[in-house]
Amino acid sequence: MQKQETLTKNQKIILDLIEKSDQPLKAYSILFDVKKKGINAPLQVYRALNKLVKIGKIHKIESRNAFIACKNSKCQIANATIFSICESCEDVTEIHDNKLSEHLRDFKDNKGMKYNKYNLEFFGLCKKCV
Amino acid sequence: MQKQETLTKNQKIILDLIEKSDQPLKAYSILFDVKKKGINAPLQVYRALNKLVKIGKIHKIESRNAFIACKNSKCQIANATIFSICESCEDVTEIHDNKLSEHLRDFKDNKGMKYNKYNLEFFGLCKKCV
DNA sequence: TAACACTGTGTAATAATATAACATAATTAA
DNA sequence: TTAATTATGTTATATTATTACACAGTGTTA
Ligand SMILES: [Zn+2]
Ligand SMILES: [Zn+2]
Ligand SMILES: [Zn+2]
Ligand SMILES: [Zn+2]
Repeated sequence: MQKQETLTKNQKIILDLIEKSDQPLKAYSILFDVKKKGINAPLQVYRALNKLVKIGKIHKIESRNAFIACKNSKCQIANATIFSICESCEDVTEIHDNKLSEHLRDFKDNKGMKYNKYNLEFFGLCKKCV
Repeated sequence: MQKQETLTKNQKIILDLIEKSDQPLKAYSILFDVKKKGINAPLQVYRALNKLVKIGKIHKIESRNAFIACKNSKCQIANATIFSICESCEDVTEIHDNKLSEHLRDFKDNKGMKYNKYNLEFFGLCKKCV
């Protein structure tokens, strides 16, 4: 819980912005938005993003190269993320489904690999776009 | 089954290369390797990659921006991919696990979204790297 | 056969995403 | 209070991917 309190200025600015959006934001769109707050370079954005991902405050939507705030207290601990993505309107929602999460957490492959993280992205059409 | 026969020259060259590798290849490394075969520009590579992804001959490892040949006849039909990725040596393996696949295929969220595809990436340490 | 749609090609330019390298400052731990 | 760690600011550059345009092949269909 401590890491949450110790965010730096840049990290806070960028987390605030991402939390205000219910949809994923891209790094360079974040950069554009925070220029007025004194963040001038891509690297400043990426450094904050990487930190925020690391501590579980945001997630990267890998297939979209975009970042969304975490809405699910559990996945911060489990390093487990599940998203649904509408391929028409690009709406992204974080899913929490205990049964599915457990199934994934308990998954063992036949190679003896030790997992500490997973990311699942479902694609389809949302209700509006069907 | 027909689309498999009708690959074009560029598509064949690039699929051959990817199939010869048991690990994911990146687009610009592919470009480098196929220059001697007359493929000169990134776009030629990306066009072939996109087509090969579309017909299920290869998959994109989203978290790595890399492409690997499909080893699993079923996922071509199901648009369903599961990979394990070692975060130390970057070894990537396509997983086929019927129970897990069924569970994912049958998953219904509470928003009435209609899924036609999913991608799951497990991260951890392989046996060698533990 | 001609018109058309569709898919692919080749090339050049450029956009979008992300990191390296360096000097410095702030924070924490011993 | 030294040392280690983490973050900053800046410039430059690397990596990944697409736009735009002119044209060629293939298959339909009128
Ligand atoms: Zn989350
Ligand atoms: Zn939608
Ligand atoms: Zn496959
Ligand atoms: Zn490994």
